[in-house]
Amino acid sequence: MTKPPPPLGPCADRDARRRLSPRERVALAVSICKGRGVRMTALRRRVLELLWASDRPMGAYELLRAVKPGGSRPVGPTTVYRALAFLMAQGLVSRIESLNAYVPCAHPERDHDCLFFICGGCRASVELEDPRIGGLLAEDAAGLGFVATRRTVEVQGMCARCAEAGAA
Amino acid sequence: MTKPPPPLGPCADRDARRRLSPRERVALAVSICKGRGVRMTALRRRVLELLWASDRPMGAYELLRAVKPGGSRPVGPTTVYRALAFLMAQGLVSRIESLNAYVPCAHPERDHDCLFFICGGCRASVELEDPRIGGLLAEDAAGLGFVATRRTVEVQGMCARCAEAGAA
DNA sequence: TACACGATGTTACATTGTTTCAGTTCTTCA
DNA sequence: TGAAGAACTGAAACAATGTAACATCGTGTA
Repeated sequence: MTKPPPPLGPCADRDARRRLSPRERVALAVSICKGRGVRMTALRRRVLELLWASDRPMGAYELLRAVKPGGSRPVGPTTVYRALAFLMAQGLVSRIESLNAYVPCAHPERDHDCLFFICGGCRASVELEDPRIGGLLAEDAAGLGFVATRRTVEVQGMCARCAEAGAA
Repeated sequence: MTKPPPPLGPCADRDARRRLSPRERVALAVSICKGRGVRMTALRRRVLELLWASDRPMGAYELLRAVKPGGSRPVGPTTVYRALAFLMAQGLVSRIESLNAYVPCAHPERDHDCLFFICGGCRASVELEDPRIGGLLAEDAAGLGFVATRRTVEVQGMCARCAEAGAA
């Protein structure tokens, strides 16, 4: 109950972010795109880099502000939304609906079934895979004759670290 | 596969909306509030009535436009958002994050664990209870040391009726 | 090179949600 | 009953998020 969480920023994804560096993540994404014959352009890559560099979900306008400096001309919202749409279509980024924000996906190579635990304290989110939940949802959908295309599973609350800090 | 769905507007909640009329739903909500010692004011009641009268989730600004005619003075966004916040706190209304919209809750008397199936065709949503999913999420949360306060489970796709119409 | 197509830039706008402060109504309790 | 205090509502300005429409650029291919 009181074991200290790992030293990687609050609520960091223990599975994913530990094993590969952000740089490696992006490189993996690039090769995935190459393999699929789709274009990982500079802008799209920049957005993905920013997301991997962040320790929490980022809003589209936050990305907007972050994209331009360093680089170049001003960038409009449309541009960022288009990049995000591409990255989401490739499974490289997920949208967190309850935050209107975006996170890089830890396992873009698999067709994913992600759920997110979102900490109201530090604003970070943890991505998890639990195929059992997808199974139950598929079962419920079948019972309704519903044809599912996308799932949104988000749990709001407090991560271990923040809960502990709050209790102290 | 070709059995005609019930005549209550597309994707209507077969469980809930069938058994009680919107009027009865609101009456139930009123009595619940009375029992809890909280105030179901005219405005809050009006918002809830509008939600029950609709066959699909309604946005806050849609409610805003719908609230005033018939009645009285113009109403600002804050007013509607406050009413929605109250109704959500009482479990009488749920927010659908992926639509930025609101639906009346079919079983406000129980502490609920709802999931929503949202049809991209007719824009309706079906509410379902599946305690198994809450159980799995609780299990996953415990594994992370995460203290959950709220869950968002939404499945996007097509309802039986729309899928059939699309296939035809 | 020239064409086609996908990606980006630009502007304007639409939708959704919040902050702040003032005014009103309702409840409670002396 | 009537005043104090709490809860609720009104109003205006603003902030954040998302889209539409159209022009331009750039890359790959015939």
